[in-house]
Amino acid sequence: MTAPAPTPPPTTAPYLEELRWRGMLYQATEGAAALLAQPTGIYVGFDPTAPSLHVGNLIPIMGLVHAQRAGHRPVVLVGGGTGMIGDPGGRSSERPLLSVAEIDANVVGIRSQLERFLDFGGANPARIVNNADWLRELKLVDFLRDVGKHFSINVMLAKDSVASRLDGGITYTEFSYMLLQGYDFTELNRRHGVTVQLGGSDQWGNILAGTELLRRAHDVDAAAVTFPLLTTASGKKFGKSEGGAVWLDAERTSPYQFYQYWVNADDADVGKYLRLFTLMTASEISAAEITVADDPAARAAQRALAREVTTRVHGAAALAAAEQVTGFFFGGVEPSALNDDALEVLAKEAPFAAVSLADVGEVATEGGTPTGRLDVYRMLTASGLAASNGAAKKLLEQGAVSVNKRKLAASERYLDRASTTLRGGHIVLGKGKRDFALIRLGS
RNA sequence: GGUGGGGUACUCAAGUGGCCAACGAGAGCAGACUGUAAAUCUGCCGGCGCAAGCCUUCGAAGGUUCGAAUCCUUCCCCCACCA
Repeated sequence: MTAPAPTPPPTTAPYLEELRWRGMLYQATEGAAALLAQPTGIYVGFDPTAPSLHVGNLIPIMGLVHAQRAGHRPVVLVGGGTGMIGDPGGRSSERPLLSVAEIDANVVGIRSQLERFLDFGGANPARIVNNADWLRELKLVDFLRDVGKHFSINVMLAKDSVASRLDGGITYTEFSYMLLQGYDFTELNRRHGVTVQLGGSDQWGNILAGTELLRRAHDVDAAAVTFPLLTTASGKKFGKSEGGAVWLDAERTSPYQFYQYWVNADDADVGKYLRLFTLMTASEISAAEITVADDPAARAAQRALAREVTTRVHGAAALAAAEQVTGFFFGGVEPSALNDDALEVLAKEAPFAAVSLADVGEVATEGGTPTGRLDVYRMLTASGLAASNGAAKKLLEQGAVSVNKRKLAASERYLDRASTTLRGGHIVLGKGKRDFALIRLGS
């Protein structure tokens, strides 16, 4: 669903120009350019519902990165006070308000990730603030008088975010969300001199609620700038891999998996991604796009993308490891040639399972002694490549399973242990063309 | 509170006593082709099992029946209009 982008207003601010050529500018209020002509405070809100950000958060993050590079002061707002505004239609229960401790822990995690992108020191330092600091203090009557008084129900009902929900129903809580977000904006303005809010294009209405409130209640000029919603060329959800989100936290998504996510970007998307997620210049990106057209099989642009983003998020050492693992899985390296160091890296980066022989060995014995054979099904489930024996069976039948990079025939459910294990009891298990796991066999 | 309409697997959505583990679509997984891409074609897509088959599932709990997602009762939740 590619919504037609409203033509962004002409700008004089370098920051907006940067966003524009990178394809990050969807729309901006008329006064945005004037406000951004001077250094100012710019904020983006994140939900601290998890202790880690994911790649879907990268666009707003990069929006702040560019802001800081342009001399503005980035402010990250975590919605500790608004965290519960979810879908009350869920069958089991309403989403509970996160506890203070959980939010604080999540904020710590998010902050450490943002430090890879933003400078929290220097002349125009980034800040991270929690709206719980003021929302928790808020008195309802005061809120209605000071904030609610400035909002017209008629206007609120006309906002897309509300109008689209009127059919399916919307609770008062969710309806009120834009007031809280507007109030956040006024607090950030008061506390940190923020005059511009960034957000996804779906946030336009909510952001305007804030600029309106600032103008009416405080006679302050403020602006909204939104990013386009990101879709992939093939219509898949951006930022999803193997059913799950791609996280910035190495514990949740290993640097290798993170790297792989970018390497697998569609040809049709890679130029867009380079503009959005790297600091490469326009001419560098143009050059990379030419390589896609000339020699797509080399995936040079995808590799450059993966290298840039992985380095920023995980650092140079992690990138080197990710590339090493990639080289093994997708290059011509013979599994038997692996040395201990390489196995160590594999164990760390690839999905790894340390299992006991009893976990994957064949249960049946012949004449009282174990047969010493390995059960492929159980290796697949133990390593997490298959969710169940049934799934493992189907994979094997479809010819999707490989061991030490050798594709197994459907009949090869049981393997000889001695000839299968590499040094140190390792086995490289593969599912499909690009999904691998390393097993280390205990006794 | 009243009246009417609903709650089906990851999502949307058929099904209204046996042919239902439940049509179809999307998503997902795999195979072929390629380039770790897209598109296309093919297979899979609740769990266990080599298999025959067994087990669990259609908001929840009971009940009717040889047999229930389908009928009855109670309860919970959602929507529309009315109050």
